[in-house]
Amino acid sequence: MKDKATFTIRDVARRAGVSTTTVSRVLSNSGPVSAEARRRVEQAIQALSYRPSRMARSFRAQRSQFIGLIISDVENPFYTSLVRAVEDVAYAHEYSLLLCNSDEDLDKERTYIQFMADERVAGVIGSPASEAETSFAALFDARIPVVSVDRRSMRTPVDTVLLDNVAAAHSLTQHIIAHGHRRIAAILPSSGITSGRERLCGFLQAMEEAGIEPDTNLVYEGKGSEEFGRQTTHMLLDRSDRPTAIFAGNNLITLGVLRAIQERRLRVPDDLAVVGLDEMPWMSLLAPGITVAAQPIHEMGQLAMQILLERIAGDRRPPREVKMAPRLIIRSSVAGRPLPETVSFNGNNKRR
Amino acid sequence: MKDKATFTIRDVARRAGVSTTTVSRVLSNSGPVSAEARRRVEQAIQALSYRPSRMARSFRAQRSQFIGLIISDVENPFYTSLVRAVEDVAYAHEYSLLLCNSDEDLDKERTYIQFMADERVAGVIGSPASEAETSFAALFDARIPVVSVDRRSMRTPVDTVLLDNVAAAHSLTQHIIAHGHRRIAAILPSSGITSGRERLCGFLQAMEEAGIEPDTNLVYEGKGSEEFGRQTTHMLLDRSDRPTAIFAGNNLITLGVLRAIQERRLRVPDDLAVVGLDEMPWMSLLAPGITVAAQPIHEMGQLAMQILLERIAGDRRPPREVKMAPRLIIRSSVAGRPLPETVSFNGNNKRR
DNA sequence: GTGAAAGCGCTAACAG
DNA sequence: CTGTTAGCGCTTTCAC
Repeated sequence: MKDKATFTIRDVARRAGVSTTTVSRVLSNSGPVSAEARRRVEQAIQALSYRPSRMARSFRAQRSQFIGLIISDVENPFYTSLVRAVEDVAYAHEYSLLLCNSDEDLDKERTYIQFMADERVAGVIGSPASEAETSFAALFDARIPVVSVDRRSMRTPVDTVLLDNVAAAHSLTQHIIAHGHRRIAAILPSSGITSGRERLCGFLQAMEEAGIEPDTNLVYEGKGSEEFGRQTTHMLLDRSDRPTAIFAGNNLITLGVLRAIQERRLRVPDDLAVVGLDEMPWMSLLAPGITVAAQPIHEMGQLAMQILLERIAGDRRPPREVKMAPRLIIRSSVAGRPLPETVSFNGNNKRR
Repeated sequence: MKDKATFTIRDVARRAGVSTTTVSRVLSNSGPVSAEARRRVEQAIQALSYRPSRMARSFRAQRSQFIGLIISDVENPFYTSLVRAVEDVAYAHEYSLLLCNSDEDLDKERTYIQFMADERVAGVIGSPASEAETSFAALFDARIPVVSVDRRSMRTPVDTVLLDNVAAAHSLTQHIIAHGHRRIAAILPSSGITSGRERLCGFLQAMEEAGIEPDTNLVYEGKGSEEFGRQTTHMLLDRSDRPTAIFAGNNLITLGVLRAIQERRLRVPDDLAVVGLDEMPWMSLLAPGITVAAQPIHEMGQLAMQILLERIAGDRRPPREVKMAPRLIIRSSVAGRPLPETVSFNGNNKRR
């Protein structure tokens, strides 16, 4: 039993004195095999510690057992959790994960999408870098099912799992307004992606409902990175008419906002109120705690993977979209301002 | 140009009026091809938007273009960063990443190792769940190179990239001692893994150098999880002779320690000094800041992947081990203690 | 400079 | 119940 690098199904067949067909049958437990033959095959497998080549199997089946996961960055805790959730479901169904970071770069993303097609993966879960420009056509052509998470893809209709962004932004904004703030800034991810666009929408909607004319100088859209959040906050705080509250439109932006506040030695909520969209695991350690809308990330990842599994299994129904409800976690980053009921002069109106 | 699902090399050959051999030659840019033939092949490729099947290629080569990454959990920020670093280097060299979470479970880990072998991946980067028990033999037999990161694997000698754990724990402990603490607790990952064992060693060494007899009731080893850190801290703080300082042996444990401290409304460093091994991206936001020893995670991941690439390229030198230097980040979680030289009457003893 | 043919390891008709 | 055979898409001798 020297260690010949690897044994093949033929080695097993030879040793068991049967054909490869028979071996294949016992391996996949399909087709008829006599007890005797099975025994001998199993024994041969044992003896050689034979393991079928997954590569050959995939090749033969013209479909691999991989799920492609294309996200912007694993280091973003949101995606980290998403990856984990997807992975758990995937491995439970004998699929493994091919991980790609697009870094929000359309070229990179295109490359990876093409790569998944070239690889004939079983399915792809992706978070499109752009609502309008990302195209899953290459996968579509190769009949590889796709599920979009966190963001929509307009060019190719696919199953989509995302947060109810409007509701999340809306309730967060309402929360700020309820504490008497009127000069409220919003720092948001680009509206080229679903989350950015919808969160802006929810923000604006809440402002309007409260009869507050949003100051366009207080609304910023950008890369959705920590650095963007940080710089924008600094810019905002440099103004003579600074906002009294900031709505941070995603987890990284929130991080940047907090960083800037720290750099300026400002206190939350006394000097500035802050709310963020998306919770991060360590946030409860912060003092004061930051009020956020949390996303059910694990559920989203699991669901996305389950839908993908159904598609792989042949589900042909039209694509559906699932919107998950956010969960508001109220902490003390806005409480500072005492009054629920403020009088407001100037033409318009009461807070809600 | 209807969308036949996928074209093969034969379709291209037929359309270009050449043999598959020629097509293959222009694809891989090997062997002699006349300018004319090349032109026609390229044109056919274009026309059909043909893309070679990576599956077939891998199968033919009997080696895939995948790098297996077996870590305990992507959601642990340390591994998240490691994944990212490995991925960047991998993709730059046309490899993609197969991600597996072992959850520190030996069975799961064994399964994944076998899986990587079955998949004939090009190489594996892993962080062994156990120094003594994890075996890469299956990969060894399949001649698949392995690089171990963060932890050693004793059963199979492989290239290893890890932190100088002893130095890190030692300097952290020294830092605490320098501030006058003598009742110092250590909460560490299991000594079944390299990091746990070596960090304990560094801790003990520093204590000994300072002439402090470590109280064995203050040294705990366990799962290395946040929950372990949290519960152990509570237990420690329940004692009548509580420690005045805690050394948290990894990032999750640090998180747990801080959580427990928060739950008890204790103040750092006044009520308790804390140091942690391993930095996390958000730690600088904490007030007070926690003094930690940071690991050069990205460098570790990149290096591991580079070493792996050399092995894949055929490097046959004996396995080497690279130990990376930690970087001490001194913040204010220990500073509270004013004096390097405290008097201690031992019958009882004042708190800090 | 070019192509025919064999074969990577496996599975699935199909025939016995 | 079992084996023979063909072939998945690609690369690579080896002739020409």
